[in-house]
Amino acid sequence: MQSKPSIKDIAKRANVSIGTVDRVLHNRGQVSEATREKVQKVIEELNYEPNIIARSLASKQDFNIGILLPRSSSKNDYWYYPAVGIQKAAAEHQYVGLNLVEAYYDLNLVESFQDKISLLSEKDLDGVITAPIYKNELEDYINQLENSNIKYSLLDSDLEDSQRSFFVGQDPVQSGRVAAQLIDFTLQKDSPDILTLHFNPVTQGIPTINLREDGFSEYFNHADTEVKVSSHLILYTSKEELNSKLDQIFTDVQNLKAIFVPDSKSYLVAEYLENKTAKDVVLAGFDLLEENATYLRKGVIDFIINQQPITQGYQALNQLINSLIQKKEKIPSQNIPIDIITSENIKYYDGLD
Amino acid sequence: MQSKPSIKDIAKRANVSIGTVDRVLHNRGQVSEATREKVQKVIEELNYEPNIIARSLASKQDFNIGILLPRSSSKNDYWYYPAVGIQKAAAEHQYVGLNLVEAYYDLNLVESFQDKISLLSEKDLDGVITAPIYKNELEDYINQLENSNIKYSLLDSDLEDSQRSFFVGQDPVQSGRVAAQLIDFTLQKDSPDILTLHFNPVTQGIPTINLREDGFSEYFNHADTEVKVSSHLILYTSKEELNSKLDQIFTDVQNLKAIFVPDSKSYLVAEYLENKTAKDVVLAGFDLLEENATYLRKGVIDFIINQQPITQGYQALNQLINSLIQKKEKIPSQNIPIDIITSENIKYYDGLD
DNA sequence: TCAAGCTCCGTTAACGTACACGAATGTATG
DNA sequence: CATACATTCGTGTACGTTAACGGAGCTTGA
Repeated sequence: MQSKPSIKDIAKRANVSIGTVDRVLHNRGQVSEATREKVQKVIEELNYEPNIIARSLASKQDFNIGILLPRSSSKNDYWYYPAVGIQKAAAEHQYVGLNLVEAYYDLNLVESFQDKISLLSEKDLDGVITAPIYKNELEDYINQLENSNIKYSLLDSDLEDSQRSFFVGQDPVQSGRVAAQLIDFTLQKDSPDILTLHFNPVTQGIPTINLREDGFSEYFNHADTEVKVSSHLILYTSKEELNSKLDQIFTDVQNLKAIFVPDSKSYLVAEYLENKTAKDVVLAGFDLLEENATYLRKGVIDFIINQQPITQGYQALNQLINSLIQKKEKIPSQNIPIDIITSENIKYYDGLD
Repeated sequence: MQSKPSIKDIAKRANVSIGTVDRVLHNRGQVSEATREKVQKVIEELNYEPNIIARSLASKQDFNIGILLPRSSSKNDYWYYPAVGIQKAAAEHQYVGLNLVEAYYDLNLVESFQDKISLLSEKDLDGVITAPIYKNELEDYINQLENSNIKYSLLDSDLEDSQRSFFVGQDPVQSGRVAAQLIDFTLQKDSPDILTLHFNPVTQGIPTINLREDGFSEYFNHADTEVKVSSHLILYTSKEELNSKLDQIFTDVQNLKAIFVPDSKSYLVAEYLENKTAKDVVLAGFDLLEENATYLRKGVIDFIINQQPITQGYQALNQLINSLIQKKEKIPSQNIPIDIITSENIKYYDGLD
């Protein structure tokens, strides 16, 4: 019952000191090619793996990690949750000497985003966690990071051609298909109308929302059911404007059976529906924000697709630290499951994530 | 920027040696009441928390943990999965000196269960993970464990009056309600028939299955929809017998719209339905076993409720170790979310858990 | 030829905790 | 009063790793 070999074992086997073994392990030079090979061979023979416990005890290194995400103080805002997960992961790694440089910007102001970027640029960072929301503005910074060999991970949505070391997020097309399937389960064969309503200003150009809609349409194109799907972007500055726009849209459809909200604002539609007592319309949306959860419990919203935002934040920081610390689990990305939440199973998701 | 206080800091502040601090921390005696109080006060002042990294490095302790669960080598068996999670957790704790005493018994033989119990009784264990399947036979062993102050955690289903240190599992009543709700979404107002079919011999008396059925009925008792639910326990020794019993049941119902399988054997019904080409019946079951997954992808099974069996095993061992190691997260139980799986979202659950 | 500068490598002190050992007291017993 | 013994406490080593330090041996150039 021999336990795992330590660098001491390797040193003994290779007739060198532990210092030499350490230099070989970390490619720190100062070792002749001959002994390097000798030691390397023993390392492979004994199948040595470093004891990460001892490593983090001994290591004097500390890491500065920048967090470049939208600011949020409300549980009714999606970006509140990834931050929670990041804090959780940070707490678990308190012994590796972790230093978060938190740069939370205003989602509605590009200037705020740019300010935070220049703030982070000044710092000497080892890693960055961000999300590709302002794609163009982010691109320059990402190039900068790549030139300085600073690792960064992406949340929520991916950048195909980037060198990001890790991505956590949900497959948006597939999540749209799931929403479609759930609605499809409830439909009858009377050529129903379906509305797709979203509320995110196009200027932000978040591709996730569009991809969800793509998945949604794609599903019904190949489904048996014959449905009419019409899509509307609703921009408003007051409750009155919102209501009148919705009124307009609702009078235009004949046989409305379901509404799909591909962004996280389904509570807006729920609020409207609740007043109209149009309860027989199926409503499906995204994200377990506080108001969404309320309407889900009431039965106004029927389905919410959750993307485990807390877990996303948690994983992003976790993986970044692991790769910095060489504990590398080398998984390049993680697809978050497409959780289906109803009034009956919300109890064990809410908050728990 | 002061970092967390160590026992050295405490020793200095209290004018004692680190040895004394250590004795106070572990109630190891050999300390006069006066200095004990003095040290204790400093500990609380500085809000000292032990460095678990250093602890597990220094600790020579090793733990023997018994695993008393049904044996399984097939991915088509529920109990295959918790074992995977246990192995995963064990791998992560390789540095605390973990020694698993694995006692996997034959689910169909009480004798096998009893054999394994007597096997474990001989060992000097620090903890046990098991599941209350053979309740009566387990009771004696549990008493024995409690008398010897050996911690144990329960998987899958709880024992109310026990001293278990931890429970991981799903709320079975609520999961039955979720299945009912999903089926309800698909129903129309034509007073449909619903079948509940289960295949577990009563002799094993697993309460989980019955509680799921309770939840299922409860939902429809309070729902708007008027449905007729009839329940059948199907015992069979050959495929022919199974088919003829199902034939019998199916001819007896008028307006069959949905089938609920509260155990993990929904693939049996799916197989039957596939041959009968009775595709318009909604089928809902439990557990993402390999065959269930296959029929879910094909669209024969419509809904599977997953109970994250891998996570269950993982958490059970994790929490047990933490409580043994004094890292105690003192959460007495963990309710696993009631995951709803369809053909469209299975992709990111399967295997991943 | 010898100091200066390499390269290569061994030694050593941390990191924070656990625990054995033994020294310094105090107390009881003859 | 000497001895035995118990109580209380400090010291030292270990866990596996990191990384600074410095020594030995070699090469180089004046």
